[in-house]
Amino acid sequence: MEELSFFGKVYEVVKLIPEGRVTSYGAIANYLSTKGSARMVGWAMNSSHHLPENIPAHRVVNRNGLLTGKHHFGGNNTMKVLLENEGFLIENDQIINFRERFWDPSIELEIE
DNA sequence: TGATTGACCAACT
DNA sequence: CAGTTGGCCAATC
Repeated sequence: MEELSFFGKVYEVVKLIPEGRVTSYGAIANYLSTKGSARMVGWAMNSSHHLPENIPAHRVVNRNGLLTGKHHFGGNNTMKVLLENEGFLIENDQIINFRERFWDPSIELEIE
């Protein structure tokens, strides 16, 4: 049960992202101690579309705070709208206050 | 079944 | 300073 695959872990972390916060693929991968698997996180998001669970993939962006996967959200600015609806400042498909809203699982979910 | 790609990131040349 | 490569796991061709 706890032997979740990489995707399973990614889903858990993404679902734990609080509202009004965003994280990056590398941050999640880093939290999973797999820095090189940042690409896999993106793949997990791609598979999350057919999942029965609601994965807030719109809260996951690249290291530059750029909405790299907005084309996978129905092909429209759905991702941008969702983020703006949570209080994000987005310009040119990039989160302006990304640094303020950045949510790092390895820090927020810091192990005591 | 083997090779390639894929919503990334960081280091090296 | 900018382009290329390496790395990782899983899914698709």
